[in-house]
Amino acid sequence: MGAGFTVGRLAGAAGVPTSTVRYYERTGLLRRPPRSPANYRLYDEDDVYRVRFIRAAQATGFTLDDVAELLRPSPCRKVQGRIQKRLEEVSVRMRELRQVQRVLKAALATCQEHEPTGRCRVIDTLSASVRNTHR
Amino acid sequence: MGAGFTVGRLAGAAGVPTSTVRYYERTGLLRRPPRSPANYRLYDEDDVYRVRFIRAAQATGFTLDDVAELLRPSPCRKVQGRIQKRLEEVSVRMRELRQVQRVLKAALATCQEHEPTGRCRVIDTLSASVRNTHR
DNA sequence: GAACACCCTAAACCCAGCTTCGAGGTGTTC
DNA sequence: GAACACCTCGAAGCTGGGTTTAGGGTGTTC
Repeated sequence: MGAGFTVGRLAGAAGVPTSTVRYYERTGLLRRPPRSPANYRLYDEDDVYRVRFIRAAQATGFTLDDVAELLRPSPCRKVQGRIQKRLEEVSVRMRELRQVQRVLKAALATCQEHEPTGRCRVIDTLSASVRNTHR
Repeated sequence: MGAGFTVGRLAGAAGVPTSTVRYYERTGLLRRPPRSPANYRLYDEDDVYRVRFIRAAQATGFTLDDVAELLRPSPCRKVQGRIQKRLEEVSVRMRELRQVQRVLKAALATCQEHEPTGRCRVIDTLSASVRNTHR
C-alpha cells in the first residue's frame, strides 16, 4: 500500500494493459522505476501522465518512435518542428479521406443505378478511380 | 511475346511488385492463371484491372479481407452495405483527425508561448487533452 | 492456512501485408 | 554459347505494436 502505483494500478489509471506498460519499459519509452522489496515496480503520478501522453500522441498519429523523440528533453523549436510536421501529415490524410469519400459515393451511386440488371459494376468504378487519379 | 501478361508485365501494368502479385494469388485474391509451357503464369487485361481494384480499395481503407469480400460475386445490396459501412468509418476517422488537429494546434500554441522559459510543457497539453476528451 | 488476485521474468507468439532468400529453370540478345 | 533478365517454388524474415505463455513469487482476505 502507500503512495506508489504498482504496474497494475498505473495501467488502470492510464487505461492500458499491464503488458503494455512493461512493453513500454522494454522499448525505453518508460523509465525503469524503483522496485519494492518484493521487486514490484513502483510508479508515481508522473508516470501516469507519461503513459497517457504516449497514448494521446499515438492517437494523433505519432508512431512510438516519434513519441520517444517528443519525450526526449529537447529545445522547443525541435518539438515545434515535429508538431508542424505531424499537422501537415494530418492535412494530407484528411485530403485523402475526402477523395476516398468521393470515390465511395460514386461507387455507391453506380451500384444503385444498375441494381435491376444484377451485374455489379462497382469494380469498374473503383478501378477507374485508380486510372484517373493515378496514384 | 503474344497477348498475355507474365507476372512481371502484369505487375508493371498494375504498379505493384511481382512478389505482391504472387502473394495475392497465394491468399486467394487473384485467380490461379493458366501457365505457359515453361510454367510461367499467363495473365490477361482483366487481371490488371483486378489488381488495380485491389489497390484502389486498399487505398480507400478496405483491408484485404474486405476486398476479398467485395470481389466475391454477390448481390448489389451486400456490396452497397459494405460501401456504406466504409463511408461511415471514413466519417468517424475524419472527425478524429479534426480533433487531432485541434490538439496539435493547442500544443503548438502552448509551446510558442512558454518558449522563453525553456521548459517545454507540450507534454502537459497533450496529456491534458486525453484527460479532457477521455477518448 | 488456503484461496485468490496480484506481481516477476524471458521468450514466444500474433496480425497484416508483404519481401527476401536460396536454389533452380527459361528466353532473348549479342 | 554466354550473359543477363526474367520466371518457378517453398520457406523464412520483416515491421509495429503489442499479447500470451510458462513457471514462479507475493500479499491480502476469510
